[in-house]
Amino acid sequence: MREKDQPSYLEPLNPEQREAVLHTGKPLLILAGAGSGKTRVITTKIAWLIGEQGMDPRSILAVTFTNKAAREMAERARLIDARAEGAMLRTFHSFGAWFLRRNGNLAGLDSSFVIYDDDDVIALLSNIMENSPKAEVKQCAHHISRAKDYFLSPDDPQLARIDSRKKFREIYARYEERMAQIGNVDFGDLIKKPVEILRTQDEVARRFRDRFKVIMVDEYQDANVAQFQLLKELCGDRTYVCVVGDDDQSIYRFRGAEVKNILEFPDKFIGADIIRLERNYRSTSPILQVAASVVDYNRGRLGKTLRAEKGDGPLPVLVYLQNQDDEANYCADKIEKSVKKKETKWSSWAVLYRTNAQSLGFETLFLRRGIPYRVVGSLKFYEREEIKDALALLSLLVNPRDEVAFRRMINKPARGIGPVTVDKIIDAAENYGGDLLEATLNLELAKKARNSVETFLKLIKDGKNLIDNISDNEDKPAKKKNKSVKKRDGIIGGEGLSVCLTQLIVDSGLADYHKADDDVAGSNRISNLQELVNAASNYPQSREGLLQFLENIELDRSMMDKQENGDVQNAVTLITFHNTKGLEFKRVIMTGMEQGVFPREDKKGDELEEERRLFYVGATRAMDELYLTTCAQRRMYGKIMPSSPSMFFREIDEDFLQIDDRAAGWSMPSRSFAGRSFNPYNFNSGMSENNSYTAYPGRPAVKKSAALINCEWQYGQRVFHDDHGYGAVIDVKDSEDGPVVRVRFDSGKETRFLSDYQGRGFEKVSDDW
DNA sequence: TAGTTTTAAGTTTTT
DNA sequence: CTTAAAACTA
Repeated sequence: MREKDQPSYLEPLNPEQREAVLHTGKPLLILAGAGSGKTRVITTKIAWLIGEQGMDPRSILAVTFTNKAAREMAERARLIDARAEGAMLRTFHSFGAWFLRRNGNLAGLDSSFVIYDDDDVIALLSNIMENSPKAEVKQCAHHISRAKDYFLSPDDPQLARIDSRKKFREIYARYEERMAQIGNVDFGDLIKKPVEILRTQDEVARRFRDRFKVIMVDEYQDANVAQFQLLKELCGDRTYVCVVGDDDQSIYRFRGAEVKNILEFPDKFIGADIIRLERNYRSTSPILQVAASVVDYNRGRLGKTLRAEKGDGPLPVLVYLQNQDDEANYCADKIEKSVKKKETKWSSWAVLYRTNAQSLGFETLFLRRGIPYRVVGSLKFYEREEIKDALALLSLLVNPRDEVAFRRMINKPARGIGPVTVDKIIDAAENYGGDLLEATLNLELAKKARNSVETFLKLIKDGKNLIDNISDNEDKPAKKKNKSVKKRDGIIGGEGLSVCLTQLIVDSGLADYHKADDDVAGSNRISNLQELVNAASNYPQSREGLLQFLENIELDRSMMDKQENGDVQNAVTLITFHNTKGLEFKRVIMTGMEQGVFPREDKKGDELEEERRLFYVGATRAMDELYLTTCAQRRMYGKIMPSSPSMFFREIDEDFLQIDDRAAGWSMPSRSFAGRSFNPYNFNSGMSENNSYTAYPGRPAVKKSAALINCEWQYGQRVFHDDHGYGAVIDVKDSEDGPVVRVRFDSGKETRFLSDYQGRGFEKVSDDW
């Protein structure tokens, strides 16, 4: 079958990969296991379509979920064929933003909209829901965002699936109304609005279907319903669709990802072919074995077997430790030793954790011990007060209707403008097309308030003039004085947009305001602002530059990632499990492998399955060595709590792991272990009774029978019994009569049932959705 | 009103 | 332990 005139870049591909690259004509689903070379397939396919099929690069659209993935894809495709530069490689959201900047006017959206992040949404909602506690506001925000993930509008009957209160429907409707008045969008709108436009504007739909002849989607398992709709709308009869995904790596259910999308792809795209990539080139076989053991416990999966092309290697190591300080020290020791011995470099290592909060301990210790590291994707920078302040000022330059930004900055630093005045302005804005600045300008105010307000208006006007390149006192455009790098109040302005930003920060008084905090609290607010200014200098000082800057900040939170200690190129990676998707490291340490932390204690049913997939994702990042650490106690809210090893260890055959017991500083008086002192399957007997996952003292891992795996009763399933009330399945075991289900009821009582007992006063209760 | 002190509450995961 | 909300004082 091999033809002589095939391009050389096809040669390194295995038969399945090659088949996927050369496939044409019908929709294609590529089921690509971890490390099976899917990025290579996509990038090669792009090059092949351009080079061999004569496809115009501009007619190719490839969508990913993260900017990192999009960038990597673009880079690798370009390496194969430089013409790939012209293809559109974007995240779903950045594609949506691009679409809306051009076509949003058809949905009443001005092209200079700003994207609201979750905090902005909450701020807006708390104005709508005036007297509600913050927690309720947050929940509504969450539900609204979820609704948009599922493409549900306020009037959709299906909305009840998310939040059945009529109150929610009203709030959602009012939120949409306010958002339309303001003229901004939230994350969900970036997907939902384009679909609405494509559905109602035939001419636009035709244009897009005509332009994109090939559409590829990476990480398809993480697409939500709205994103699926978008894909559908973009596809015409002749569009070639190719999606790549792995149901075992679906880890974004909580934000609306539908594994169903991948399971049902062949139904939704009729005649689709499926190609499986099951050869793993990344990890050694013991690593894959451990990863697969856990995810095998899931029921709702297509099922696949990864083969390790790399072959054998050292067993993953399970490390039992005393507490999180020991954990950090263990990591530091392990990493440092390997680098000192010249086995590897810092950058071969990654430390994984479940929650961002866990990074702190590693950061402080690594800093002290001089281990270079970088933290990936912690959002903290943008959550900082001073950063949000500066960004709010910038937003107002572009959109004078931005209520959230206006409320935030009109009286900051304090200018004597209270909530009463602010509300008055906002009410009055209705008469000025929502323009808050115009309203402020024209509204009658007390003398004191008027003075304060004028300073603010002047500030914004000066900023706008810089952006629009208008000189204040002359009629001709101001000439650029880019080289003037002057320092004002500790902020050094540079080129481009940073000139404007510096002026805003200084003239608004923000610089002084935050400087004061630095002085008393020893914070780094000025230097954070400086960093923002530095980032801004890469953008032109124009409306477009400013919009681009704001958009990138909202959509690409990794933009401001900085190395915390040492050199970026060669540093240990500190990262959440979620953020590791698509990455690989020679050596990986999965930390905090404790019940309640990972999996989180409230996980059950489908959500527990998602935790297993997250475990799978984390473990399959490792190429050569994998370590898993678990602590006997962990500090939470400043209190020391006992903890027990993750239930995942019970799902792994004992022989698949090597136990490292040297690291534990064994001086814990209150604990005693039966048998081997470091048996990982010995669970902390001191666990509190209120944790329903913990009643497994000393039970070894057992291989599950087929009957058990297929049993409709699974760990964590909520049940109801006529006599005993509500409860949860806490164990399923084999017996001669079939699987036996053990249930612990909320009353504390435990009972066992044969699994076919259902229908006799014993029934499943669905998880609240 | 602004700025302080006291008290309560809370930690997923992300575009 | 850290942060946000509530309560309090000048």
